[in-house]
This record gives sequence, C-alpha cells and structure tokens, in this order.
Amino acid sequence: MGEVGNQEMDNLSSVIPQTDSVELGNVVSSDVPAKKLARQLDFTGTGGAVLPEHPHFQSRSRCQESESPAVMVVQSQSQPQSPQQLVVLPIGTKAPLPPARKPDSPKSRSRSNVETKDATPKKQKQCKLCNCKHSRCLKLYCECFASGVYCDGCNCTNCHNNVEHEASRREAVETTLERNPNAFRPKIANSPHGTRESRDEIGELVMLGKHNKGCHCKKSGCLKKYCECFQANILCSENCKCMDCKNFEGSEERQALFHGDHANNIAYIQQAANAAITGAIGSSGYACLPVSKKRKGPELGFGPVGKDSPLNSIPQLHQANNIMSSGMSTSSPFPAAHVGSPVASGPSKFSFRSLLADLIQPNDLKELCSVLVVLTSEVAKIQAEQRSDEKQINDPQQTSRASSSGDGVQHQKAEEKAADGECGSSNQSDRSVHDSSNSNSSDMTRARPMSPGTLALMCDEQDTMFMGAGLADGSAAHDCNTSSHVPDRSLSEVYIEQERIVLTKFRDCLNKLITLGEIKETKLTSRSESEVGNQNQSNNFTSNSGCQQRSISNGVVKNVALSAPRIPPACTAAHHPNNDLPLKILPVPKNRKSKPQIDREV
DNA sequence: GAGTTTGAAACT
DNA sequence: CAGTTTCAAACTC
Repeated sequence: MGEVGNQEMDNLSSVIPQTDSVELGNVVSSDVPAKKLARQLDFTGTGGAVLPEHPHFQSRSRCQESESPAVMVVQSQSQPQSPQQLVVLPIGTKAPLPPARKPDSPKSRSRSNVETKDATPKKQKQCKLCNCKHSRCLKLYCECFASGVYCDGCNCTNCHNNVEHEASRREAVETTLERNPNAFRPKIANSPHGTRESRDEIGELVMLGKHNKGCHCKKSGCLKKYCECFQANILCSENCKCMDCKNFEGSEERQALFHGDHANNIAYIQQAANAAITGAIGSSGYACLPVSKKRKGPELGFGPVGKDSPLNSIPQLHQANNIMSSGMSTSSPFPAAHVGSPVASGPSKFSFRSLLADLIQPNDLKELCSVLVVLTSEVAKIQAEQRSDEKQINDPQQTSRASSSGDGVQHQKAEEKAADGECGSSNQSDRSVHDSSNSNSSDMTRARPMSPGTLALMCDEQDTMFMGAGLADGSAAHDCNTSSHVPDRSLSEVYIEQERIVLTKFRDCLNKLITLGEIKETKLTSRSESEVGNQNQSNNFTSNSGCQQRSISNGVVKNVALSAPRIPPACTAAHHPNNDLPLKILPVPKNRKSKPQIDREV
C-alpha cells in the first residue's frame, strides 16, 4: 500500500469545497484512517465534471437490473453546480410506491424501515438497501452508489452517498468514472443473438442479456447469487471467465435447479444448487472450461435459488424486464424506466410459459420471410409494369415533369393498387388511414429512400427472389447500394411500397399471433376453470374465430384483451377485415397490371 | 444474528 | 495486467 504524499493530501483539501470541511473532519474521524481514505477516495482534484453531467452516468443499477421498481436520476438544468443537481426520483411517482427493494433479503426487509446512524432519513426506497461500513457508500461496493442513487433508508455507516455530502459524492463518482467510464452503465446488455429455440424445451421465462464484463466466479459454479450473471438471471456468456461454470444452456446442474416436481421447493432447489456445485448432481461431463460451454446467445434462465429464491419473488421478473431495457438505455442519459411493468404486478410462484410457445415454429418464421419477400417482389413487378405502361402513354417530357410534380399522385395510385391487391377491397375508414399515411409518402421518398432495417432485410433475403424475378426494367432490381439502373426516386418508391407491404403483412402476422395467443389463453383459462368446477365455460368456446371470442368466458377473456393490445393498422395500409386470416399468395397472372394476388385462406 | 464464503472492486 | 487486499452481499449454521 503506497504512501499518500503531502501533495495528494493538499489536493484533497483543496478539492473539497469549503462547505465540506466538516465532512473532511468526519472523514478523518471516521473509522478509516485519513490517509487510507484519501487513497480510497482517490481524489483527483480535477474538480470538473460532476456525475450527472457525465454522459456515461446512468443508473447501472442493480436496482435496475433486478428488483427496482424504477428509479430515475434527473439532472437539474438550472443549477448545474448545485449539490442537489442529482435528484433521485421514483419513476411514476404515483403513491403508493412499490415496496422497498430487497425483497430477497429477510435481513434487510426487517431493517428497511429502521432508523440508522447517519444515512438519510428512512423512507421507502426504490433500490436495494446497503449495509456499507467502510466505503462510505462512495465506491462501487455500495449498491446504491453503483446504482446511481442516494442511500436512503439504508443501514450503512458513515454514509456519504447523500445530498449532504454531494461534493464528496461527486468526487467519488468522478474518480470512479475515471477508473472505469462504464462504471455506471448497466452491467447487463441485451443480446441481439439470443436464440429462443430452447424456450419450448424448458418452457420457462427466457432471459435475454449478457453480462458486459462477464463474471469471474470460481467456486459458486455460477449457480449462486454470488455470480452476477446468475443474479441477473442470465446465462454466463463468452465474456465470463468463470471456472467450473454451470450456468450455461443445457447444464444439467442448472436445469436441476428449476425442474422436476420440486421445482417450487426452495429447499430442494438450494440443495440442488449445492449438489450441482459439488458435482453431486448429474454428470454433465463438461470439463468445465467455461469457454466450451458458453452459449453464444443468452437464453433460458429462471432465477436464482436459495432462501431468497426468485421463484417466490418477483425480482427476477423485474430483472427480465430490465434486461430487455438495459440494452437500450445506453442511448439515453437516464436509466431505463420500468414503469407499469406487466410482470411487476406481484409475486408469483408460477413459472411463465409463453402462450405462443407452441404456436411459433422456426419454419413458420422462414415461411413468413419468404412470403414477405415474394410479396415485395410482386409489388415491385407490378410497379415496374405500371411504370413502363405510363411511359408509353406519356411523352418523355411529361414523364420528367410528372416525376417532380405528379409524383405523389402516381405513388398514391400505386399504393392504392397495392393496397387493393393486398386486401381486396378496403373500407372507407381504413382507406382514410391509408391516405393520411400517403400524404407523407412523397416527402419520404426524398428524405428517406429506405430504412436501414429494410435495406438490411432486403440484403439478407437477397437475391434469389429478386434476381430470379428478372424484373423488366430493373426498377426493383435488388441492389443494396440503391443505385444505378433507375432514377433514385422511382427506385425508392418501389422500396417504400415494398416496405409498406412488408410491414403491413408483418403487422397482420403479429396480430394473428396475438389472437392465437388469446385463443390459447382462453382455452387454458376455460380448462382450468372447468377443473375447478366451472363446467359451462368450455361449451362457449370455439376454436378459431379471433377477436370475437374475447367476449366469452365470464369476463376472463376481457383481461386477455387488455393484456394483449392488438397492433393497430397505424399508418401503413388499409386494413382488411380478414386480416386475421392466414395469407396465401397466388401466382400473378402474366400481363396483369393490377395487384398481386393475395388471398386469404378461410 | 454471528460467522463464513464468495466474487467484484480497488489497489499495488 | 496479474496478484493482492478490501469490501459487502450471499450464504450457513
């Protein structure tokens, strides 16, 4: 341990504002030697940026990762130097706030409303309550500090993570950020590559996410809450450097924690965890080289075990929710808000199995993609034919003029045709929606030729479809560079039209899925009700009629409708009354100018 | 509730 | 960057 020079101590004194002289006194008189503290605080004397202004400051928040009902760090714009600059607000301040965090710790639960030495006055806290003694809650050891929130109601000793010690707090934040600019970022990132294939296999809640740094566990087998991955309810990833990891997809030890008739028996689960760690359960045969077992995408998870088992508490579900949002939070100066999480309604003992678990098969997705691609190619064909026809009619001058003034009309016409083709005939109200969307189309043509997502999609789906189509004038030739053969505008019109069609179809599919999910839920509900003795329910049910079924089942389905809002037609296209029916694309007759033949199976 | 274990953070 | 120490949460008894 190095000596702290006088200079450093001088810096220390000079950096700390006058108002904090008392605090410095506190520091010196605390149970930590002054020099040691000086080192620990690692004052830099920069005195510049403060926590809230740092672009990287976000509530990384174990709160956020786990149980927090939502904490938001708000920067006061008016008083940038004010110690109160950082204001911690519960998001959605509707009272009553959810119970204080740390439901998983009986210990802290019992403490949660007790007055403590020098922490800020007790009130319900949105984050885990810390018990720091030596860090003054100014290091990442402190969960509150790490979460970017003030200690409030904690059981900490000599706490400086509060408004009164804002100055030293800021210094600490600064130091922490110097050491690690990502210190306050979420530790768990979304994984775009999470495979969901094993969801059905286990049938439980799938956690997508990846620990940014990865864990380094040695003895816990990553099956205890010591492990940050396990705690966050995610599988270990290639980022981890853990030893003897058992927190990977397909791990027998891991599955043993969550399966079997004892799945809800906490004692059993903990026993299983211990056994797994000591190798008593299963013989996975893995050599426990973490790398060999790391999945590429985070996957299935179902909560830590032990006394604090999440199987009996909602935090894990919060985590799931938070994981999903944490990945997005990097673009926001604020930690992700978790307001009104559908899973936050209360503790549940039941494992969650998606209603769509049996409905969506990988092949379906492939087929859907194929259908969409075929659809777009048909649209492109039609537009190409259309355009060539119009060329013949109009002389070149008119054509060029039309491209500047009459574009919108032409485009609209094309869209109407496509919309007709898609949905047969659309009713008036739908059309008005459609038209309103079109009003922007021509502008979009210039400003936004094609969304990157669509471009990427088209690049991915690529070629066989489009190239095979051999479009007459190349207007819809699939060219990821969106260049060349045709004037940009007409090309982008085609793309826009394709995009619109694809999105519309995709929306329809999602709606269909929702309906199927609802149907399934209705079935399950009816079944369970009938099991309890309510025999009349099942007779009301018919299997495949979509939304109307929500009126049945003694109000049970009413809730379904609430929980699964249908995706609105938005501003994409006319909505066909039969949108819920499966799509079937019929071959396009040659020389046909109009719409692609899209029919619906009844 | 005290003591132990664990792994992240801090430090050398 | 690796090794060590500190720290506080998780866990055990």
